[in-house]
Amino acid sequence: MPELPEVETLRRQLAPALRGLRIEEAEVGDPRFVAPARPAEFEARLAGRTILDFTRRGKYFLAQLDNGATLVMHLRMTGNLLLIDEDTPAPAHKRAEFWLADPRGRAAGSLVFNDPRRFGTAAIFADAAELDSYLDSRLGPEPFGDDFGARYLRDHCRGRKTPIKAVLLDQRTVAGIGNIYADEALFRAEIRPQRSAGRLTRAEAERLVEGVRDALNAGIDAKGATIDDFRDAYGAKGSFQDQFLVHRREGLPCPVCGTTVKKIRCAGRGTYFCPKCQPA
DNA sequence: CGTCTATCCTGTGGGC
DNA sequence: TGCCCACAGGATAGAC
Repeated sequence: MPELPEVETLRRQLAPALRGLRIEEAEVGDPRFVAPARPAEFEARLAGRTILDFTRRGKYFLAQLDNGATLVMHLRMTGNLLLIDEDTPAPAHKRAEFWLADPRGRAAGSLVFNDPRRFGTAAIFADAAELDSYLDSRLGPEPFGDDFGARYLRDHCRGRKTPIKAVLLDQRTVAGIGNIYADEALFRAEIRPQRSAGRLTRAEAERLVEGVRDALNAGIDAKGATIDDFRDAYGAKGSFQDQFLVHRREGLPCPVCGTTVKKIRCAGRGTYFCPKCQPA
């Protein structure tokens, strides 16, 4: 599932490739992709626009356009962004395609949004104020930013009985964590996923902030995790799935102590942990 | 407000 | 061998 490291892997490839290119034509094949906008209106707003920059906030991609508008895209479960050239056939589950041209007007391939399960979304925001109000109402701080730390996390969790894993999965706590990196971060922090968020000690909050950052950095270094769908912008798989410490490792030995990794259901998600390293 | 559940969607894999 | 059904989960709407 694409989480911050997978989105960041794509962003690092797409930003230099897309910067300065013009969207000659946008084609929305699946109306759900842009809902509630209408495909024709969406396409018209992008045609002829130049991409100034391609950035990320949480798991959202932000394509900044030359008229002050921003194209926002989210991969959700199985979405993917692929760069292809003119004679490469479009992938099987194409939802939208953006044909690109360089500043001299020469064709420069296309950017394809592929998404078997059709959960992925896109929207256009006319200006920075509109964009910021959308993102800020949904997302907490970036995990590598100064405003995410142990103090913030403890304040955020104070008085809450919800499992700490549910709090990590909530994008308003910290932006970009999903099911894989929540499990990996909690293991690194030696905290059981079901622990009541409000009962975290100061030391645990500090370990968790480090665990989140370490897990995300390891994922970025490995160019993301490919469990089934994720591919980078050129179709290559990530390798972080080969370094999972507990996630998807039910019945296998804990890499630290050898105890058998357990699987439970927590926050409505398949959850993996080491019963010994992550005490109740 | 906080918390939990259902919903969207389809490819995959386990069980019979 | 083939069929059916449960399962996977990011974000959000709605229930309580």
